[in-house]
Amino acid sequence: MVNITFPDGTVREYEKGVTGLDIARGISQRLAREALAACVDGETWDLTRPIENDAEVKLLTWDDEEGKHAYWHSSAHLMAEALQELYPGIKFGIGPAIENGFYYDVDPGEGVTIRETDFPAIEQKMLELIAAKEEIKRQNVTKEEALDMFSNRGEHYKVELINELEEGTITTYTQGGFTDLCRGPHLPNTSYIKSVKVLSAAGAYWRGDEKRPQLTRLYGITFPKKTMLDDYLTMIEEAKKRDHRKIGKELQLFHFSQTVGAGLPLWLPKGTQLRSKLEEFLKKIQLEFDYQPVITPHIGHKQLYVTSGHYEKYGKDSFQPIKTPEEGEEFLLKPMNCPHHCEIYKAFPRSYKDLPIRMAEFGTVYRYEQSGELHGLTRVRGFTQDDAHIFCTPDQVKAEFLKVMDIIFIIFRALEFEDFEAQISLRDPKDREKYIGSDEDWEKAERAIVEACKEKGLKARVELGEAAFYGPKLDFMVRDALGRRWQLGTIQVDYSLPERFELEYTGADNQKHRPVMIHRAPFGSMERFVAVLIEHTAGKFPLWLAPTQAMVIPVSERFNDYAYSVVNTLKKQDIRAEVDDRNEKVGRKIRDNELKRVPYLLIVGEKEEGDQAVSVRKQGGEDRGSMQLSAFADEVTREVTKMMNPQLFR
RNA sequence: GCCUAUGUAGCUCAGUGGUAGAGCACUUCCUUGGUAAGGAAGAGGUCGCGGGUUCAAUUCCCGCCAUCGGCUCCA
Repeated sequence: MVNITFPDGTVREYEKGVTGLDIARGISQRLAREALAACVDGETWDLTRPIENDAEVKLLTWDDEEGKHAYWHSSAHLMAEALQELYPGIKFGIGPAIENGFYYDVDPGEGVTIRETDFPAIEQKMLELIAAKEEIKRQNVTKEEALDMFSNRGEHYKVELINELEEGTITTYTQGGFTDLCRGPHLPNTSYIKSVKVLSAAGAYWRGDEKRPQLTRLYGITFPKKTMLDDYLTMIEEAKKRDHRKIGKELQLFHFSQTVGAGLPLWLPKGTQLRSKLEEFLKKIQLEFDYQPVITPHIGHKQLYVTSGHYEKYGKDSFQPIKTPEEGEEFLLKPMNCPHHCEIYKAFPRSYKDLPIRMAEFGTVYRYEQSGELHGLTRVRGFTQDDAHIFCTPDQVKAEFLKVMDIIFIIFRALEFEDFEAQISLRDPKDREKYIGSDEDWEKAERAIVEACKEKGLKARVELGEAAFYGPKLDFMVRDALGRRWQLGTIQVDYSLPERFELEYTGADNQKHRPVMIHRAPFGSMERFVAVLIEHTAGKFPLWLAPTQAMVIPVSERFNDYAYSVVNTLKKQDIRAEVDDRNEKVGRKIRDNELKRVPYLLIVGEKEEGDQAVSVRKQGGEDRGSMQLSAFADEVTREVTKMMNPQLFR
């Protein structure tokens, strides 16, 4: 007999060799139906794997990440089995579950391509295999057996994987005529899967290595209910409507021109309006936090980047140097602002009493991103960082870090970014060689970051080995409409540049010391930030940011002149208003549509014969009825001033 | 840079080996005091760019550019 402990603490006795499925059946029919996998002593197991010892068991369903994971992992196998039948001789790479669904990397063989038009056939085959209710069987194998099995089938990708595994840990899973090297866990049989969709095909390098062969990666998703698939597909469609590229075009915020060049955004008047408001907002906050604005040129002498080390590291893969006609000098478009700021630091002898020095610049930088990597405003070749560099003593790192976090939180709160993720990137403890700076300084900085996050109550994921070679960092990520994660704000500690530029300050001991540099950008870049902001708000910008704060609609042509005079009056009070003079063509519905993008609608008409009146509608559906223009202007001014006063966010 | 797909009017898209179409938007006029009104007329495109095949290419082939979805990358 074995004792099984459940999540609620109760313990029950079962026959030795009992399975998760048996346990579920003993509890309720519904659970037996919904259970997908079992968590046994913290490990996720197949529902059909016998439990031989006392254990803590939790049954996992669709609502558990691990349950869903097993479900999609089995779905990946199911797709592979279908592919094996449809494309004889196909070779398999890896096929994991991912956040939304799963993929399988396959090599269909020379000259064979799997295209989108082939998806229905694959889905059809998967459904057939589901109907066959194939049992999914786990088997322990020795390394030799595994190598034998897969090399006989010419599965050289799998053989490569097996060679890296340790003896005694190798398992395979078989369903129907398909056997895969796999750690599991899996569903008991294929009939658990109800609806399937092959989503997309893409090239993917074997093991993520550019130099290795490229496989075909097929993405798919499955659900236990047909309606869930429909909902998922609808959700994707809805998300596409929030795409910043679409809304940016509709609202005329920015534009890309083939002639100007890929990845080089042109900010249109309204987009500039929006971006300027954000910059203004941050500038005010930074003044509060004792930052000193500086301005530096867009190019720098090649030597500057040789000194900083960037030329050596990125010179070849970047925009090439600009040569002067006479002196044979070479200049580079600046890929970052730090070297320029280091030179400002070096312009004078610095004392410990001067530190910390906080230098801020909205600095436009240029980076030659690979053509395939460009993406709307989120990944471009010319962009403006809301950059600043803090030069401080090692002891000041933590305090400065906390202050930067304050700034980031003020911004995120002001814009209602609640679902951001934070990541602390530290050194790889096993490989200290590749990092520069003393152990002591690294430890101090890493500790400072971790403590700072703790003090602020920030739940940050810690990633070892993700630090830059020059220092640890804290990044903030926000997701776009389709759930793709983009890094926005960043705070990075840097030991390298002070070293390379030989930055110094005189300490209280009258000795020269090396300052620590903190790079930080709360927005990350104006381009990416605006992109994410658009997707978060679906183009419904808050009043203080909106490129058009009020839309003035005359109810009929007779009021057109009045409408324009209203706009002029508002302009004098710094309120951005526009007239939509489509008049009677404009019904209530179109007004509601306007309200999706403009915070206020002013409907201009008359209450009674000869009596002009403005009625105000606010985003969110609230109807203010008739309102004096001056009262409306006061309300807007009050709201905008409030948001532009960062002290309120302290 | 690599793999897949796409590029036709301002927008969304259809279509064809014989130099092009719809809806919305736009212009003018008529009807109509509104809940995305109807009618009439009109303007707008060397079908992404360059080459090739062909009597003839927007259509077929090749190259390039740009864009979508991924991979790699991301100072």
